[in-house]
Amino acid sequence: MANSSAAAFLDEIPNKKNKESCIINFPFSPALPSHSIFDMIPSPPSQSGDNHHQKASSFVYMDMLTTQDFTTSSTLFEWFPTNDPDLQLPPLPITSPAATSEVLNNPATPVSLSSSISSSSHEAGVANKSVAENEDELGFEGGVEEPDEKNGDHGIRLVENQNDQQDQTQKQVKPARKRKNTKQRPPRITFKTRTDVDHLDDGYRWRKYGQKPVKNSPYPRSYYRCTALGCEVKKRIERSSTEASVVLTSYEGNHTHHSPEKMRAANFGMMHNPSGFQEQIHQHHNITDGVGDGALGNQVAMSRSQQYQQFLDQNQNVRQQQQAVPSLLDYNNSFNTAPPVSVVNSADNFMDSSASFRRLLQNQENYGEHNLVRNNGGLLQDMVVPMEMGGARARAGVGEGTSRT
DNA sequence: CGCCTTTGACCCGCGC
DNA sequence: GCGCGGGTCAAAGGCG
Ligand SMILES: [Zn+2]
Repeated sequence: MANSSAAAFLDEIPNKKNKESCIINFPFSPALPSHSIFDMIPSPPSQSGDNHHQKASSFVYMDMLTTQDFTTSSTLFEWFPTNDPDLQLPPLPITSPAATSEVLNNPATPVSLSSSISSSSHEAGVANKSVAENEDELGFEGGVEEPDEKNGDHGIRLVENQNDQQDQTQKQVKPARKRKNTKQRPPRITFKTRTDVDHLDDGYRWRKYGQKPVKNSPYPRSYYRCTALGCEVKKRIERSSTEASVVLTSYEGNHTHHSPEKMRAANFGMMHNPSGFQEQIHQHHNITDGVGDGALGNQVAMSRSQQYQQFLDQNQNVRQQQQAVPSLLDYNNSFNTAPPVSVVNSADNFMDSSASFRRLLQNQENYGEHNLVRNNGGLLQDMVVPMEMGGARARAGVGEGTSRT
């Protein structure tokens, strides 16, 4: 998967819409220097308005076309945020808004990532629209990407938005269907995936609870909720209207349990792993091998120890960094100062990055707003404005079907 | 039979 | 205050 690319977009919540967002592009291409996704993450905002706190979104873009197999069955999303007890940090309340950041804006961002980073937050408003138009589909949350780069297959983009559309408050089921108003919503992470498959397998089971038509798109947006008891993670899936091959998947919340796949992996013998790695490894495995649906099975089949080992080797850098960097914010900061080094060229690298990224997500989720929050400022590359997801009230009749991702 | 999708109605924030 | 639009609820039905 040399060519795979990914972009991440984070959303965070709340308050109002600030419409500021940032996108960073990372070239994932082989040619480019490799960095882990994590690495690529934009620097964090130093803070932005407290006022607004909130909503940042991340967008991850992956080009799966090249590796279709991978996509389909694989769980790409290992990236997902999970709160597994084992692996993760204790769930934090996501309320705090917090940190803001300017980082993105910083010109300084080192990044050799290179890619381009542009920013624009200020103008967001205006920009938004234009962007939005361009990217209808993205309406997701504003993440947008440029076609060109995307095409490039390699390139990762990471975007952070501050605003979000509305908040969704997670609805807590209340007697009268009321939603919580305040919008404390966990950060939302969006993945952009190039694939023919609508619903990528991320290792978790989901139940569809709604579908709405997307404004300028022939494709509807589907809403899913994790079926695990007590787990309120939600995800939205929508196909890009402009690029049929692109699927936008956004996750909200942290899983409070292990994914079925992970569990499986665990069974296989990963036990000796230090806590926390199990999952990653598993993921790693998926990615690398992962082609095909059989991925799980295959993965399992593979020797864990070997993988584990690889994992360790590959990810040393990342891990260290991770440790060092508890929060995204921190991470970013560190990033600014010293760019981490990871390689993304090879599949392995990719893995690496994914692991990193994943961690990032975890952190983000765990710490929520703190981490990502605000970035308004900066943008590195493209700005993404928060778009509105379009949706009309009517429902499209398109069914998607698959439920279990 | 349990799990899941479908889908119209409803909730709710926001802009006008 | 009204309508829009995103997001969610929940009854009904489908499927393995
Ligand atoms: Zn879950």
